[in-house]
Amino acid sequence: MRRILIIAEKPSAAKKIAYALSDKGVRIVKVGKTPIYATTFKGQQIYVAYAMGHLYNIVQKSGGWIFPVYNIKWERTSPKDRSYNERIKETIQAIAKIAREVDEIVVACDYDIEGSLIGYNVVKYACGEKYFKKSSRMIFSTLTRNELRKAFDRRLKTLDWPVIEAGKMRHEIDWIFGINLSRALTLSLRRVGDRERILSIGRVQGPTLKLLAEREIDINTHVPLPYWKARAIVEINGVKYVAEYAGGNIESEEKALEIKKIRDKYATVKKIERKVTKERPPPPFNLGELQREAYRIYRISPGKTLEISEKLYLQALISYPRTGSEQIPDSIDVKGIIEKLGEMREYRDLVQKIFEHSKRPKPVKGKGTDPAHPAIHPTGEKVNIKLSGNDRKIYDLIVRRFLASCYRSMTKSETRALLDIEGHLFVLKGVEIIDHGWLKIYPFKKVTEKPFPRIVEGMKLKVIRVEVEEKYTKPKPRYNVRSLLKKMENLGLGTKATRAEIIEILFSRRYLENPNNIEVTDLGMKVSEILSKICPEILSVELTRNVEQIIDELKSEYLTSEYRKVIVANTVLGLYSVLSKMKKNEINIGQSLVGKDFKPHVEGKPIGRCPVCGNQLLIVRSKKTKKRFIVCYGRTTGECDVTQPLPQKGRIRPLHETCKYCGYPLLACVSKGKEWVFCTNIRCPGKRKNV
DNA sequence: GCAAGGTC
Repeated sequence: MRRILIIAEKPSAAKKIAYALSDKGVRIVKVGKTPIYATTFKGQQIYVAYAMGHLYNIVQKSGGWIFPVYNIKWERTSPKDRSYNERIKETIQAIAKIAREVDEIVVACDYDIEGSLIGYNVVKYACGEKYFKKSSRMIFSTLTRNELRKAFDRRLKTLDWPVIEAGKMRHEIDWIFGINLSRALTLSLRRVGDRERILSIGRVQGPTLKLLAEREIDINTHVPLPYWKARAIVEINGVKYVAEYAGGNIESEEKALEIKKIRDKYATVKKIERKVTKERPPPPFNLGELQREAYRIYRISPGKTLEISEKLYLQALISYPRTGSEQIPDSIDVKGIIEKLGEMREYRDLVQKIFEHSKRPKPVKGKGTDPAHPAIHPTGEKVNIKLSGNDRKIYDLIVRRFLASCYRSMTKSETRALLDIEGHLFVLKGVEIIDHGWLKIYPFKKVTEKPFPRIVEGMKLKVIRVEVEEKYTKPKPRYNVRSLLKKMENLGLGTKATRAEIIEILFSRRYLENPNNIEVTDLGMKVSEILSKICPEILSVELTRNVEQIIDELKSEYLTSEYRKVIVANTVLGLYSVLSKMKKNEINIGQSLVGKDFKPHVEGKPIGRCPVCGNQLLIVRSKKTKKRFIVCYGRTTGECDVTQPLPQKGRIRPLHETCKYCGYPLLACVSKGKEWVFCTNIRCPGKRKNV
C-alpha cells in the first residue's frame, strides 16, 4: 500500500483535506503529543499533518546588534521569537518521524508564495533535503471536497520551485532592508543618549508612515480658499423645504453676489424626476471589511476584532476569519446554517424572514476572493458559552451580515425637482425608502429619508428666502485606523493578516498618536524626513511593487536559487552606501531624531571636566552589567564619546585635580584600608611612570 | 531588541 504524507498549512485545512480524501472515515493518530489525521483513499494510506504557518524564519547567521548585516540563514522559529509557539518543536518532530515511513510527501499548503515556502521549509528542514525527490505539490483554491480530490489526483510531481524561490526572495529582501535600517535608526538614537527607545522601518511601515506624514504636511500647510453654498427656502402648503443650488459649490464671488441679489418671490417648478433604485445587500465579510465595520459601528480596533474573530473561530462559531473572500461557494450548506441559526432565540425572527423571501437562500457575491478560504460566515453552531460585550457584538455583526447577504434588495425612491428662480436653478430632493429589504437585518447603514412635497411641473412656489453662505476649503481629513487600513489595502501594502498589526507597531514606536484622528508625531515626521533624503526606497510603494512584479514575472518561469540570489543582491545593492552614510552621520541623525524637546538624562557623580570636550565627566553604573564606569556628559548630545573604565572594588573619592600628563581628573580609591591615587584615563601617557 | 509573513 502506497503511503503518503500530506502537509497542510494549518490545522483547519488539514482536517478538511483528510475528510475530503477519505474512503472510510478518518482516524486521529498521535505522534508524541501531535495529532495527525490518518485515512485511506483509493487504496493509499494517507497521513495529513499540519504546520502552523511559518515554522522557520530568517535569522542572522552570527554577530550582534550591528549593521550592515547580510549574513542570514533559515532556522526553526525559536522561543526568543515573537511568533514562537510551543507546539512547533513537537510538530516538526512528528512530521520528521512520519516522513521516514512514507513513499511520498505532498505539500498542500495554501497556494501562494508563503504557502509554497512553508511547505518547502518543512520538507527541507523537518524531513531533510533527500526528501525533495519524493515531494509533490497539491494546488487548490478552495477547501471543498471536490476541488481537494481533483487537486490531489492532479498534483504536481515536484515542488513548485519558482514559487518557493519567489517566497524566499520576498523574505530576504524584507529582512535585509527592515533589519538594517531599523538598527541604523535605533543606534543613531542610542548615540545621542536615548538608550531605551527602539525605532523601526520596513517595506510596509515605510510607505504607511510616509502617507501619513504627507497628509500631516498637507494639513499644516493648507491655505483655505473661499467658496459659497446657496440654497432657497420655499414654502409649499405651509411647510418649508430646502432646495440646494443646482450648480453645487460656487467658486466665483461674482456669481455668489448675483445669487444673493435674488428678489423674486416665486420659484417655477421646471422638471420633476423620480427614480426608483434598488440596492443589493452587502456581501458577507472578509476580514478587512469586518474590521472596518466593527470600527465604524462599535469603535472596536481592527486588532481587537481579529483577536475576537480568532476566538469565535476556535469556538467553532464562525468560519476562518483570515480571509480576503467576500463569496460563499455553492458547496457550503447555506440553508443548513441558516436553519441552525434559527434555533437561537435572537435570530429566530430574522431567519423566518429569510425563508419567507426564499426557500433556497443564496448570499450575494462580493468582489473579494481568496485562494484558500470562503467569506466569513457563522457555522450555525450553538453559542454555548455566553458571549460577552465585544465578542457578542462581533458575532452578531457576522451573523447579521451573512443573513442580510441572503435577503432581498433595499428599494428607495429618489425624487428631484428643478426650481427656477430668476434664471438660477435649485434642486429640491426627496428620498423615501419603499422597502427596507436587507436593512431590516443589517440595520447599520444610515439612509436618511426626506419627504417630498406634492408638486407638479409648472407650479409656482413661494420663496421665503435665498441664502448664500460663505465657506472655506478644508484640508483633507486626517486618517483614522479604518481609513488607513482601507488605503493600505488599495495600495497593496501589507496583507489582510498584517496591516492592523503594522499600524499598531507605528503607534508603539511613537511615530503616531491618536488612532481616531491620526497625527504624526515629531519623531514620526523626522524619521520620514531623514529617510526620504537618505533612503527614499523604503518609504515608497515602489519597493512593494518591484518585489511583486519580480515575483509575478518570474514565478511562472524558472526562477532558480542562483537567479534569486542575483535579484536579491541587485535589489539591496544601493542599501550598502545608504547604511554607510547613516553610520557616518549617526550623531547628526540621532540629534535630528531627538529634536529640541529631548532632554538627555544621565545620573552620576561628577568628577571633573572632560579634557576632550569640556563637559562634566560622570561616574555612572551600567544598567546591564551593574559595573561602574566613567562617561562624558557630552555623549548624551553626541558631541563627545569619552568613556573610561573604573576599578569595581573600593570607595572612590574625587580629588578635583587633573593629571599633569593628560588632563583627565584624578581619583582616589580606598580598598582594604589602603588608598591610592590614579588617573582616570586608561591610556594616560603617564601610567607607566607612576603618577 | 529590529521586517513582514504565516499561524496558534
